[in-house]
Amino acid sequence: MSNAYNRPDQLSPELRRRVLDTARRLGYPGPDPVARSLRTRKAGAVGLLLTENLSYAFRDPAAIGFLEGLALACEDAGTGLLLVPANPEREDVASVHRAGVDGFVVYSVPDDDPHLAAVLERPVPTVVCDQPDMGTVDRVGIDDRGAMYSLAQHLIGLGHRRVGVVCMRLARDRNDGFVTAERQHAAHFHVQRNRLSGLAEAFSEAGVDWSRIPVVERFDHNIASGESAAAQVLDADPQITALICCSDILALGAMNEAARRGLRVPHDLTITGFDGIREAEAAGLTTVRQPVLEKGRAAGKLLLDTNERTRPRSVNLSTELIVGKTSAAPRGASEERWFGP
Amino acid sequence: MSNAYNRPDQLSPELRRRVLDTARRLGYPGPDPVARSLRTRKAGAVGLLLTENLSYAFRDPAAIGFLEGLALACEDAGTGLLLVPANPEREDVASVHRAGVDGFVVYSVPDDDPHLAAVLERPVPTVVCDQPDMGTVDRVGIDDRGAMYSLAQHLIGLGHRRVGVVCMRLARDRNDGFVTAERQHAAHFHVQRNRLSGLAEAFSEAGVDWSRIPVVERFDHNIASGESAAAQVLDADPQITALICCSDILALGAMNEAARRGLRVPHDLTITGFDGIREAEAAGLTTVRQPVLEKGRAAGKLLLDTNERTRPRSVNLSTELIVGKTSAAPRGASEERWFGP
DNA sequence: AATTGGTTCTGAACCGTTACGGTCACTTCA
DNA sequence: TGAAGTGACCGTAACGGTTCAGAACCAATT
Repeated sequence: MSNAYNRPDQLSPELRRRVLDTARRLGYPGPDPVARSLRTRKAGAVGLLLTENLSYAFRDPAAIGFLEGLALACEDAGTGLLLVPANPEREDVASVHRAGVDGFVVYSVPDDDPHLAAVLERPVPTVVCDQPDMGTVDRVGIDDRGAMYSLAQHLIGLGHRRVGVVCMRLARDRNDGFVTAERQHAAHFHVQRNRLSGLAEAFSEAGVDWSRIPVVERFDHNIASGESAAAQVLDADPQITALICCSDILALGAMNEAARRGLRVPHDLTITGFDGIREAEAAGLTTVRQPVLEKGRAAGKLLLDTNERTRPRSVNLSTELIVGKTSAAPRGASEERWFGP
Repeated sequence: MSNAYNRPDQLSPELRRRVLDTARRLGYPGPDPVARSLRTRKAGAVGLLLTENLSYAFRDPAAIGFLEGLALACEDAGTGLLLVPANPEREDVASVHRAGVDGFVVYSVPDDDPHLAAVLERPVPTVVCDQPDMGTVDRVGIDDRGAMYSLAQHLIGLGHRRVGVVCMRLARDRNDGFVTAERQHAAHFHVQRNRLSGLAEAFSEAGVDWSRIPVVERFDHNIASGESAAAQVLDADPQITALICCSDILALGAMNEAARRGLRVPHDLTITGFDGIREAEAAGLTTVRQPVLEKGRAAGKLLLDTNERTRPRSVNLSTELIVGKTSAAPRGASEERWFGP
C-alpha cells in the first residue's frame, strides 16, 4: 500500500495499478501526512518564531527581507515554512508545543521570552537570529555593537558631540519615553542592547558623558513612533546636532518630524538609521546596511544542513556603513572649523 | 500522563507533580506534536499554496498584503501558517501531500496547476483566491472584470481610443511578448483573463477593434518587466495615448520607460495600474484599489470558520477606482474638445 | 455491614503510516 | 532433480499520543 504510492520500484506495475485503482474506488485520499510524519520522524517543515504578532512580519521591511531569505533556503531544501504564532501579550506557549516541525528559527525575540524557552526545550535543532550566543544552539547575526560603533565614529569625526538617540523596544514591557542607563544595560533585546552599547562606547571615548545623552524608546516599530520619539528628544534638548535612530523606520519618522519643525537635514540636524532598507536608500539616509536576506538564508541553511559536525555554529555577517545625504558636520562645528583659530 | 500535561483538573495535584517530576528526570521533552495531531486529527495550521517560488511572496507588495491579512486571521484563531513550497517548474506535488495542515488557502495559481489539483484531492477544507468559482470549495476574490471595465470606461470617457496593454503571465509557459486573442481568451490565470476581458468589452462597446490593440505579456512580475513590456508596446504603436497595465508593479515600470523616452505622464501618455499598492499611491498612479489585506483575512476567516452551513461560499470584495495624476485626456482629444466645433 | 455515589487512577485500544522480516513462487546452476 | 538464489508480495510491530471504560479507593448513606 505504502509502496504503491511511494516506492513504485518495489512492486510490479500491474499490482501497483490495481492497488491504486481500488484505493480510488474506496475513496482513499492518499497517505496521511501526519501519520507519515509520526512514523518517519520528519515533518518536512521548519518553524519560524517571531515575538511579534504574526502579521508584523509582513509590515516591517527588514523582517520581510529576512523572511524572503529564509523562504529561499526552505525552497532549496523543499521544506515548508511554518509561521508560529507567538502573541507577546499572552504567555501562551502552546503554539510552540503544537508545531510539528523539524527545527526552529527564532528571529529577534527578547532573551527572556517564554516562547524562546519553550523552543529550546523542544528536542529539535534550533537557530537563533539576532540573539546572544546561547552556547547550545546555532546562531546567526551581525556585529551590532561594532557597526554602531563605526557609525558613531563617523558622526564624531564630523564633529557631533551633543546627540540624541531613538531606539526600539528594549524589553517586553512598554516604555514609551526616556531610557535610564540601567534599562539600557539590562535590555532584553540583544540587538538594541548592543547598538546602544556601541554608541555609548564610542561617545564615551570621545569624551562625551553618555549618561546625559537623551535616549528615547518606542514599543511599536513604525514611522509614527519615529516621529513622536524624535519630537520627544528634540523637546528634551533642542541643541542636539544629530539624532541617531536604531532603525531606518524610526529614522524615516524622525525625518518627518524634522521637516515638520522646519529643520533642514543635514544642515540643521543630522539623522542616521540602521538596517539599510530600500526606503532608506531612496531617502539617502546615512545608515548601516545589514544583509537581511542573507541573514534569513544563512539561518535556513544552518538549520537544514544535516551534517552537524561542529554544532553549535555561529555565523556573523558583515555590515557596511552607508554615508548618505542625511549626515554632515554640525552647523556650529563646520563654521568653527572654517573660521576658527 | 497526557492528563498531567493537558488536563490538570483530572488528577490530584500531588500525582501531577510526581508525574511531571519523573518525566523531567527521564528527559521527556513533552508531548510530541505530530503524534498528538495524528490522534486528534488537528494539525493546528493552515497551508498556503502559491504557485510562485516561495520567496516571491515576500517580494510582491500585493502578495505581502495578502499574507498579512491571512496571518492576521491565523493569529486570531491561534493557528500556524504553513507556507507550502510549490515550485512551478517542477511538477512535484509531494510538498502538497506532505503538508500536515487542517486546510488550504490557494492564492492566485493557474487553474491547470497540478499543485491545485493535488490540494483539491486532499480531504481538507480549501479556500481559493483569485480563482474561478469551482463550485466545490470556498472562494474569495474581486470582480476583476467589472473593475477593469470601469477603469476602461474612465479612459474612454477621457477620450482614449488607441491604447496598449501590459499584462502578467497568462499561462504556465513563458511568453514574453505579444498576446494573441486566442491566448487572451484561454488564459489560465483567472485574474488576468478577466481583466483583459473587461478591457475588451469596454473598448469594443466604444467602437474600438480590440483585436488591433497591442497586448504584451511578461512572465516575471517586477519593475523591469514593466519597463521592457512598455517599450515593446510603444515600439509597436508609438501613437497610443494610454498604456493600461494589469498591475501597479508593471505600471511603475512603464512610468520609468515613459520617462526614459521623454514622454510626460499624463500629458503625452496616460498610464494606469491595478492593485492600489502603497508605491502606486505615492506615485499618484491611476489604478484600481483592491483590499489585498482584507482578501487574505477573508480567506483565513472562511477557512477557519467551523460552522460550515452553506459551503461552498463565495466572497466578492469591492474595489475602488482611484483616479490619480497619471491619467488625463489624450493630447489631441483635449484640444479637440476645447477648440472643437 | 452492605450499598451507593463519587473521585482518582490505570490499562488498552486506536489514529494511519512506514520499516522490516518472512513467505512463497520462480529461476538458475551444479 | 534438488539446492541455492532472486524477486514480489504480505503481515505485523512500532511511532507517541488521546481517550475512555472500568478498576480501585474512600466516604457517606441505608
